[in-house]
Amino acid sequence: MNISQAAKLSGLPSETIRYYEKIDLLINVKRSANGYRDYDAKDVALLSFLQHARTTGFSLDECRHLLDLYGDDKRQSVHVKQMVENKLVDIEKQIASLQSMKSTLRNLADGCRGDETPHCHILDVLAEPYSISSIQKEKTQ
Amino acid sequence: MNISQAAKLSGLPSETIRYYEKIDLLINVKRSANGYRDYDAKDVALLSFLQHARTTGFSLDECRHLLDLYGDDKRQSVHVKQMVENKLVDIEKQIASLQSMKSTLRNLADGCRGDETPHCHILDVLAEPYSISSIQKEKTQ
DNA sequence: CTTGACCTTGTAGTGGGTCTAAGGTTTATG
DNA sequence: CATAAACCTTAGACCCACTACAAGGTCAAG
Repeated sequence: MNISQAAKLSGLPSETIRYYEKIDLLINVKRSANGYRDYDAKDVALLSFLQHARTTGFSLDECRHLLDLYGDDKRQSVHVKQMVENKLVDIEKQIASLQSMKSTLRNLADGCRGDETPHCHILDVLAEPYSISSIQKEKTQ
Repeated sequence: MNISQAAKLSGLPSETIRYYEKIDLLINVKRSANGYRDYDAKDVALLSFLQHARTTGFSLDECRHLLDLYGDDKRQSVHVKQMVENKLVDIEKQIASLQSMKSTLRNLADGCRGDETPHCHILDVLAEPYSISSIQKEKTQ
């Protein structure tokens, strides 16, 4: 099957599939007589694997590692599970960081009347120095 | 004050401050006789502004827009507030996306025994095709 | 007078693609 | 059989938001 069919089946754009081959995430891709890339069901499984791993938050380097495990029949499932658990911790940190941004933004919005006048508490707060300790150092300017 | 002092006060690395100048996010930066950049309290306010806006999730283009509003004494605070409200929606979408990843990862991890054997449900699930509809198309290969 | 801590510039690299240009191939239609 | 549309190929530029590095200039302390 051609690349666009593999793209449909895997959920990855053709450009991304070519890119993955270029960075050696996919190797030994067959070619038809006309020079077109030729994919089979196993290739689609690998592509789907990458698509799923990427959309669940794994970096391309982590995907490389996961693919190694996928292709290794002597792997230990504990190693795969550990990667997933580590990624969970990572994702939870990202969520916490976004929730912190969210509450900051909520406070900013609530402190602004949002009318046609120029006075805006949001801008005042954003322009405040970095921290108390830095305000103290600022005096020595 | 030199760049490293401005960096300390604003919370931005010196390299980032130079970069912001290069992309015209900061303009009219003064220079001392020796050619060093020379910052005053107003500059530090702008830098702090950028630091805060960035850590609350605004892109550099959005920061540019916010700085325009900051420097416009005829602005309407409703425009600033609207940017913050839009960013809140954006952040909430990002949180939802991460929470979806998190639950997928949790399900994957829970479905894997995590022992020394090679059998691993995580890898099986990751290698599944993209969707039911694509599985049906796959038959036409 | 040298050492080390600053500062300057320009350039290249990062991750993970996305897009474009310039061409070759295949398929459908008239 | 011609031709147009829809594929495919490659190399290379571009995106964001930095970050690192090289090669050099400046400055304060000992």
